[in-house]
Amino acid sequence: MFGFNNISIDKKSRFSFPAKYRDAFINSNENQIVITKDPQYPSLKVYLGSEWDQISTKLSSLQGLDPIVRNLQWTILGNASVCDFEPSGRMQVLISADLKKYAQIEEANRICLIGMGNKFEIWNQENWEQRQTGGSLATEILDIVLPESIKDMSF
Amino acid sequence: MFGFNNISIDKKSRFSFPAKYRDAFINSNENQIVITKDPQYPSLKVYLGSEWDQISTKLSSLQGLDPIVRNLQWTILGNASVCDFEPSGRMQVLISADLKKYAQIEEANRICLIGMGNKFEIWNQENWEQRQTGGSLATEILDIVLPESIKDMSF
DNA sequence: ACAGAATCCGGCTTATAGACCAACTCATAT
DNA sequence: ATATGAGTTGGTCTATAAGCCGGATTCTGT
Repeated sequence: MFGFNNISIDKKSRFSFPAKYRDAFINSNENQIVITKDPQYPSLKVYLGSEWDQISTKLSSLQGLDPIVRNLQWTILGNASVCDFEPSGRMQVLISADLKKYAQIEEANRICLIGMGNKFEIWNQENWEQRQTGGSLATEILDIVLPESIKDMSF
Repeated sequence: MFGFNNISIDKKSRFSFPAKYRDAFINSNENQIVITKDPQYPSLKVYLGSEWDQISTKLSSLQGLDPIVRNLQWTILGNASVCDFEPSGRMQVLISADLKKYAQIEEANRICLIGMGNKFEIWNQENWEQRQTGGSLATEILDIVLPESIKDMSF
């Protein structure tokens, strides 16, 4: 579940997971994934079902009167899309128009899928390269001061 | 698992581990290695499977909203490539175009593989020599201020 | 100089990504 | 109620890339 992949999305905004991750999905009995917005950068996060259960449970239980927490709830929970996933099959995922817009991949026919161990990120190639070479993005959100309640969470 | 090796990479960007390390791999039941970017210098890191499990688990559990942590996650986890050894016992490793570029070995047909005990490093020969003689590299990243959460980690 | 081992090289095989197409569903309008 | 068309889903095919393997070449130690 690691590493960089440049993959295509078809006209219907579908992409398929690289086959090299298949065994990991099967071994961990994952049959759904969740795709949602990244709160920090114009990119998307893809969680395994089990990972998502933990994150969403924890995040939704937090005190929403804190504006930072509420923003995270909106962004992460409010845009999540659950997708049934058959690891023995083609492992295809649909990206909604709204998520494509957020990640600035409306016009693109290729995306970058980055394996981060327990999750994946989806980036527009230019944004990704700029970020990796130390450049900053117009839309990034810097210096979030995290409330104590989420210091131990990893999104 | 120590020492300096100057070895060749072929047209398909593969290299094979010096045979002198083979017994050590077999004895420790390692059947895969992971190759990824070094966060500090234009070079690559090669971890044994078991070592990688520890590092990646710890690193992916950290709070990704911290920009330094997220950069390390991107660099180390997001560029990792897992590689199984050949059934015949030969230990061949493919270096992706992206990793070659990062380590500045795009045009090279030889690399330096440095055994560091529990991991290896891969360098472009000129960079390695310059670094060993105290010279500085144009692209190195100095003085990372590490957050408390990763002070005890060794990459 | 020779023998054995390690390394390098390139062809062959297999698996996969990506594109194309067919079928089905659903919505709308007549 | 039926026909039309758009949107969605799933299947199949093919070029490409990854994995596997054997032989040629180079290296090392005696």
